[in-house]
Amino acid sequence: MPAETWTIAELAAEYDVTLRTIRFYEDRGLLTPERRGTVRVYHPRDRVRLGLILRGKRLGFSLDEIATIVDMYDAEPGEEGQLEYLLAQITTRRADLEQRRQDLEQTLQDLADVEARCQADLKALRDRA
Amino acid sequence: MPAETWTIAELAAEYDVTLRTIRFYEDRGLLTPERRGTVRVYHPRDRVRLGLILRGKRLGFSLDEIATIVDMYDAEPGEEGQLEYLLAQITTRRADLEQRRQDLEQTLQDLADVEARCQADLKALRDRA
DNA sequence: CTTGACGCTTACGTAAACGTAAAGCACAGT
DNA sequence: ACTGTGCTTTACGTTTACGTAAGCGTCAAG
Repeated sequence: MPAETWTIAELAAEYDVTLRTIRFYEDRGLLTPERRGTVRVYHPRDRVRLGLILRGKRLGFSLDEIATIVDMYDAEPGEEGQLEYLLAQITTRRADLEQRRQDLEQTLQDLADVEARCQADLKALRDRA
Repeated sequence: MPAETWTIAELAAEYDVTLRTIRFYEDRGLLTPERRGTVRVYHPRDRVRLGLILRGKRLGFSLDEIATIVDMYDAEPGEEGQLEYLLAQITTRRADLEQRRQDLEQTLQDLADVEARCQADLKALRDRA
């Protein structure tokens, strides 16, 4: 099995980001594509990581935060201390995400309220006509 | 009834932001406190808005996006076109938030997976000892 | 009366996350 | 041999969201 690879332009097109962005992520240590000569070659691992990075962005995390998150995903088993550190990180991240979920649901609720008020105003306006 | 008010320092302390931040939000049109002479006086409305702004920030929205969101909350009833515009805005916002929720839940799931793997590795390490 | 404490404006500085040339190599087609 | 297409690096520019003085007004306490 050949194990598919991608060029930087392919990944950029697939995820709808610029080449500059992908290179920037590499600069920040978020991606580490293979080099064939000077050219970047992206493996499935890199592709997955890019997806995770962009998801993190959509959630409003900074690249630094995203770095620690993404690195958790493909951390080697390692020693006991390392594993416990990772578990602690996970707990922190989860707390963060739970907070965001709270905010998110509250906002959705508020939006529903505004919408209801809007509908009511609209109905009142039309009934009067 | 006196209708409570706050100073900029009080709000800053309550929400744990700097005075600079609050003034900056005013500069961007997100807050419009009363002025007594040169001094800013914040009313309940301003306080609520600040809360909404910060919640928006926690969700990763830009201040521009937050502005449109927050302004929806205390929009006047207005005319029909205005109301329909607002409803359209709400639909857009909701789609955005739903996307975020997807991302969020997927991330929480991934985190749970990593945690399980971690726990397993840890157990294997200890059983071997 | 002067010294804080608190507030104000003006304005330059900064970090993050890219955008945008500029200049060059490498290979493919005509 | 030339042109184009795609990739590369280097480096300065830009926007957002503030930080950080600098310098001034004001009111209450010592």
